[in-house]
Amino acid sequence: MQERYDHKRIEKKWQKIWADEDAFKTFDDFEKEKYYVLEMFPYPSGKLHMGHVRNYAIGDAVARFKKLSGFNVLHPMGFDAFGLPAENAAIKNGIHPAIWTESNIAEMESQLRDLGLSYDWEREVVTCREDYSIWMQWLFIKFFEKGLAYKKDNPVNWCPSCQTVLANEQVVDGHCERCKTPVTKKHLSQWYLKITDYADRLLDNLAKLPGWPEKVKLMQQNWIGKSHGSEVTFTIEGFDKDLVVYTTRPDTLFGTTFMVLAPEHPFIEELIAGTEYEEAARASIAECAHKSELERTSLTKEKTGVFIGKYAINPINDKKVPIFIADYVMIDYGTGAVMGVPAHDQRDFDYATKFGLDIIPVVDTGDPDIDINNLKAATPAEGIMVNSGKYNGRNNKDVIDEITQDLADRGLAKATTNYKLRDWLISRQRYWGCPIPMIYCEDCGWVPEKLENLPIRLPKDVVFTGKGESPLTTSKYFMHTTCPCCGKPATRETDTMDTFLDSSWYHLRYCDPQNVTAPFDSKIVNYWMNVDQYIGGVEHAIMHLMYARFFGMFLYDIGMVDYEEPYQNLLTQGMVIKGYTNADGEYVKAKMSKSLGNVVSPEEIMDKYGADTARLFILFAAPPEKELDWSDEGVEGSYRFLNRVYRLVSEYINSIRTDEAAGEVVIRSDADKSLNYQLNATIKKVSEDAGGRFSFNTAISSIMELVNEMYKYKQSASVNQPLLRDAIEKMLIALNPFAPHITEELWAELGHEDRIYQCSWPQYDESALVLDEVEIIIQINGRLKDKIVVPNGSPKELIEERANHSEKVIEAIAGKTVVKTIVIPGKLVNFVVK
RNA sequence: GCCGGUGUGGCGGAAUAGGCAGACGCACGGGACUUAAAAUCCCGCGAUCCUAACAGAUCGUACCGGUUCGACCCCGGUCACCGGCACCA
Repeated sequence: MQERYDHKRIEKKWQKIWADEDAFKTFDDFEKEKYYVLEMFPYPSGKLHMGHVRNYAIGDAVARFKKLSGFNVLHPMGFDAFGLPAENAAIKNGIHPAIWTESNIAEMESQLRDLGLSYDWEREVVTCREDYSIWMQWLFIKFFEKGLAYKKDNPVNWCPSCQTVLANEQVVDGHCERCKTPVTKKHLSQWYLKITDYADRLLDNLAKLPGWPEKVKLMQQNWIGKSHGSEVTFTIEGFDKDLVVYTTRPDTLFGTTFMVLAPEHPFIEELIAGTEYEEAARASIAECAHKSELERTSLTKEKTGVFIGKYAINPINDKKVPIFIADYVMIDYGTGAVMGVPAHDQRDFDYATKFGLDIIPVVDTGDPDIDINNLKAATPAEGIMVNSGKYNGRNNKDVIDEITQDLADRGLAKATTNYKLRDWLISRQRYWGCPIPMIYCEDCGWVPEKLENLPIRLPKDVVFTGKGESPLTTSKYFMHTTCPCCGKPATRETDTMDTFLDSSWYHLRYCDPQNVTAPFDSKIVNYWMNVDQYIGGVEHAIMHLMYARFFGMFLYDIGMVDYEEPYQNLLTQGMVIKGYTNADGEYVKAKMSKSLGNVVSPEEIMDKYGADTARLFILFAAPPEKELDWSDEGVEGSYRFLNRVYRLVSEYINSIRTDEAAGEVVIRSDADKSLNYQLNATIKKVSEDAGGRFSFNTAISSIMELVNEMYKYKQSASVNQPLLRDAIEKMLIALNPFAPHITEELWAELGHEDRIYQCSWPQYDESALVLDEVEIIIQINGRLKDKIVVPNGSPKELIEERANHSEKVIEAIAGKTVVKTIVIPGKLVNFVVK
């Protein structure tokens, strides 16, 4: 055995052995209990960063632990390989996106192998390859067939300088990500998926996900934004159509002093045509339309708008109120019209103040600091009704339903529900994405491509200018085709799909990755799904995790899978941060980023210390869901520990690699007993920490304690060889999920023919954890005063008796009265004295 | 503005069920080994006071208060920082 811990040699050696032995190949063994652990697959940007390493170190610890614990573990990896950076590289450097992407994938695969992660590489899924995109297109057609995919004209983000459409992700603080020009709106016809049909299920099912962080569930809940309210019908003086508003506060109807329409409201044209207000109104609407994204979302939120010369009649009291147009009202939420109640809504208050409109309080909060007849701001939610006719004097909460009902009886209101969630816009005017398999025919409209013609392939003869429409429009061959329905000449959709579609079902393809007749076989998927443990960054809390849930429900509805929720348990890992000195000379901590210069590359760490050290440090330094504060000294510490483990084995290799040492363990001395206790306590703790709450930091610290104990044990009079060997072996298995290479190496050095990955997780011996004597703490008034040792299982009376004899206790209670004595066997005695 | 989270030594963190606060690691200090250094091994390491020393005392988990024999943990309030959403009626 080499004396020095040579991480490079050992890690290379074992990575080769695992590959040669197909160590992590997974079989669809339906008889065995399965465990599916999944890490969010990466975008192939070029190289792994520490965030990736953390993600996969956590996932691999779980996978290896579950495999050792006897589960049939599915632990796959792949690449979310469509996306904008590849196309930008093409525009900038003239490299085809496919070539750029595949070369990045090759690089990252090699880095993943260097980390020694236990993936079944035969199940690799790469979303840009045809064997995946064919089924992506197939699934899109399913959505279309079920009426869940539709095309609609809608405003999109437009960069006037690049002359192109931008995805929301490409709009940074209202500016174009590339040229920094303020982004405006433009109308384009776009494909949508009807995720809003699933709003209630997406919301209600959150309750069925106890294994998800509360935080993520709340974020999704807020994003869906379900609210209960009423639609109330106002009439417009001298106009034959009714104006419907949505409100969550029908109790404030009597406080309505104006009405506001969104600039896009369909009534506006008729209301202003030919009036003296027409010109001003048109100017205001045009201004809104030309407002940049930046101005619209600006922090000042200065209210603008105009009076249009018309009045609405409030159905509750027949009062006439002026109608305005203002862009603080959104056309796509509620009805695009809002009743202005300045006394009880801050935005309405701001508007009324600016335009000199009446402010009528209708709910008196009873707060003596607020003069309701001279409000300085809108008042909060609860109080007694005033200025509200027959409802006066009652609590406002109690009249909400009644007012709606009273109006409903006259056909002027109805209770409704609204959502913030919008349908999912999936069209991207991009080349490097999955083609949308739809064809437009003058006669038949939008029809899906025939299944036998899938996949639609991305053409090679395209020009990447970064301008105008989708690059697919520049292909000579792509656009023109024939209608699958009637055979007439027709044109293909040239937009591609949002890459979030690809990542909404990849976990299913891993289950059956080589299927050539379907996206997956339901029987196989139903065995492996759902994902028992999903691990990734919290930045995907809303979009990816909501879209994947939506896909899950859709596939359930069309009978392809027998579950609704894809991810049973979710772990959102924290960021990797590192301290640096900022421009002001302060030492601060922030997420690793090139611009701050606080990046540590995984390659550099793996070269210097090896994958085992990198993984061990990452798992040890912080609990997985918290931020990880990178520390170069901390990495040294983890490396030192692995060296300590290596030396422990190498020092004893000759004495414990014998038949005698491999024999039965007999506990002889107190030192033996103590080591055996520590060993079993460690196994118990690691089993619970690694298996239950993923608290790898404490699991590793307990292994460190055990190793410290073994070093102390070496100094005891007579070393019990079988015991030491047993302890070393179990320690190696327990450490294996966190540092797989070194533990396999030492296992082999001990003379084993098998591998740790083939072993079973060690069981702990309860009887070894039962101590002969236990320490009891003695408190006076809850403060520690003394400790005594009593036989394990001593009754209360004996413990109290012994505690009474403690010299320190006698001294402390001298001259005082013991009012009460609390005895908790095995733990403590507390004397309450006065 | 709305919603959520966090606050423990010089640092990362531990205390899983209300019962010894600070496990484990880092940094630092001392010692052993060495011609020397590195590596390694051993010891110490919250603050203040006291003692020649051993020992001991008091305070201490952001701040103020409460419940309890006993609170980092539960309850009420305050402050700070971080994250998400945001003109959603």
